[in-house]
Amino acid sequence: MITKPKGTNDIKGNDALLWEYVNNVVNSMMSAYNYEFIRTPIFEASELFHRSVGESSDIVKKETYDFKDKGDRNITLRPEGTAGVVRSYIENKEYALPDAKKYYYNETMYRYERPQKGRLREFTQFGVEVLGSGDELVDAEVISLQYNILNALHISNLQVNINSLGDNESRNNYKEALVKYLTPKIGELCEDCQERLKTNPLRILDCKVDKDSEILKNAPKTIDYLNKESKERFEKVLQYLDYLDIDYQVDSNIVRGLDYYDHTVFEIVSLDNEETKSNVLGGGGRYNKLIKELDGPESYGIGFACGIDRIVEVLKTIDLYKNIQKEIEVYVMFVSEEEKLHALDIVQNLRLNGVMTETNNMNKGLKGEFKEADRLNAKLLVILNNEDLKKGLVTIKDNATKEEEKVDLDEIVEEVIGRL
RNA sequence: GCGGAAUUGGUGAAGUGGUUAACACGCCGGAUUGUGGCUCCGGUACGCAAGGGUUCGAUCCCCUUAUUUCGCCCCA
Repeated sequence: MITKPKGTNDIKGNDALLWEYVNNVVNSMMSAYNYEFIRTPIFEASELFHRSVGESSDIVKKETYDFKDKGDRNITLRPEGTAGVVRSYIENKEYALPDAKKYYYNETMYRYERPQKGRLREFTQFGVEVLGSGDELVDAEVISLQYNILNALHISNLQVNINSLGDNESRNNYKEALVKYLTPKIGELCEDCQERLKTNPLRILDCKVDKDSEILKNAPKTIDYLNKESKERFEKVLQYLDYLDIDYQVDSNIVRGLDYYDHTVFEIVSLDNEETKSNVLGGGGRYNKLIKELDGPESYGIGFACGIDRIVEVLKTIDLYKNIQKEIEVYVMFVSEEEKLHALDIVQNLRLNGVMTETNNMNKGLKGEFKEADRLNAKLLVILNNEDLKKGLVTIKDNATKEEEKVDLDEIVEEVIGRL
């Protein structure tokens, strides 16, 4: 038997129902905020991710799906959504437009990792990118949009953890101070951290192994190294979030694993799910440098991404969604071939009038049809029999009250709709 | 990439080195000449993840592989 590749998932049944529901909420919220849907390729030139996500990030170092196509090009399956959107923005010279571009996407991503709960090799993220504006209002809008989507899904106890890495100058000053502080003490930290000191010292801050270490607790904080401009900027963002009533927490250890971030970085968690592993439902940040890094002009960008797979897992724990099930409106029952011909016609008519209709497509007997109708949670049954059909009549039965009535065959659609 | 645990039908699962792999749910059929959901009766794994080995004989022992799951790492 052929089985699904490791770390992939078939989304079906009730999961698919929840999935659809999440998508509907996402789409309508994105539309209310005036974000434009964008679909970029599932694969891109490998170089795009190396230059954007960053050579030192784990994502690029060991987690990408890379291959050579038949033209000997280096191709990578996208591990995240920002790079492709930014590439498109630059390639189409949209930076020349007078307004900021506000994009949202909802796509599968690929990372070659060891699968675990809440971590798959193929997973789906929705997210946004706002390109061309560095206004603090946009930071607040993006964070609040993410927050409000999760809120609209009735995920409780949401909290935004937020930090600022500052501009280049601030970031470099901080990095210098951190390395200076850590170098004499590095022997006391874990092996990975010793490696990180050289490659990506900021990541030492959210090391799980050393998280309780005094060394890290007393380490310099990013916020203390922000220059005046960056600091004012960060304070403004927080002020706007206050106005929007967003529940946030400044957490100086949030640095994020992607190299392209500067200024605002954030992630959103549901405090209900204690296992801190998969409770990070989404994260994001500002990436002003990235556009230039990818051969565009000096510009601005900010975005977030949320994992739908994780969100669906959370929804499953919420009472509201536990009994979610599909219900059809009408089940049309018949037995004989002659009845079947009438059924064909009636079913099509109902469907074309927008009534969710199912019928006996397994050549079942009457008893089997009743059972199937119950399994499908049919609200109404339409029962055909030869004798009545000759008189131009069909039976409509309410599957809840068991009341039934014979109605005119020609008026079946109206009669059904009147009862729904 | 490293370490631990798991893998029996549509589902939940019991089980033993030796004829027909419990039990339950579900599903199918019948009792009920075309109006059911109750009840009763019957059927429902050519097979115990895949491949190989040990053995007179393995679902149960060993090896390999795959997948799942937990932890590390990392992230959504």
